[in-house]
Amino acid sequence: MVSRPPTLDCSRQKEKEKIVPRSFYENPDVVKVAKGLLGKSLFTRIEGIITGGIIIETEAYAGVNDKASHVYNNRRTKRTEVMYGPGGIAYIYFCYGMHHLINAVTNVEGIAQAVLIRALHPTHGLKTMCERRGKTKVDKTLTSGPGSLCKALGITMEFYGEPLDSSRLWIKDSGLVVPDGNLLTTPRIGVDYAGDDALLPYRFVIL
DNA sequence: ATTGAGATTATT
DNA sequence: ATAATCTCAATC
Repeated sequence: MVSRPPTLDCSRQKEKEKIVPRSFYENPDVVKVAKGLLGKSLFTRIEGIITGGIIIETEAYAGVNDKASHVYNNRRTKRTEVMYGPGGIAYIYFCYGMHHLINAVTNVEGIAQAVLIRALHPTHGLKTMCERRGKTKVDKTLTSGPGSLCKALGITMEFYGEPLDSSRLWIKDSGLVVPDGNLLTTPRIGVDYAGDDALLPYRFVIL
């Protein structure tokens, strides 16, 4: 009999200890979750390759009364279905015919809120992310912008409904604390169609 | 069956 | 400023 180490994947085990728990996403205040996700890290593992980075920009989408949200006026379709599910799940959608965007669904089952992840500071799998983005070297745009970061991490509709604590998609608490002084709050990007709700201070950026 | 517009990005 | 590009949902 050959002996074997107690765990096959120690590094992964270590990651798992800090994975953000379901309870974090169940917070009834989606704005708090959006702020709280700043400084945490988003990862994918595809074909054994881990890519990811620190979340530095988010937006809150407040649900059926938010004119900017896909679920405004109780719109419930195949596309938006996961937003009505429990928190801690990925809501992915395809936009402008070419970009995938990723949200963390928040709140409890039946209440459709989500946080759009808009930018990362790249930390893991830089080479792979550059390849996916068609770049020869890391630059400022590698994972800045919701479409760009999804492309860099290989996120597609395959990840629709994926739990955010799964083996191929997860968010980790890196213990980073964001001081209020380093937090910028602005209206959301690209939601001019939302009338007065376009003015809500629901975008959060680490300076 | 058709159509219009979108939580964007890279380039002109 | 604008082309690229396609899915979905609303409308006819």
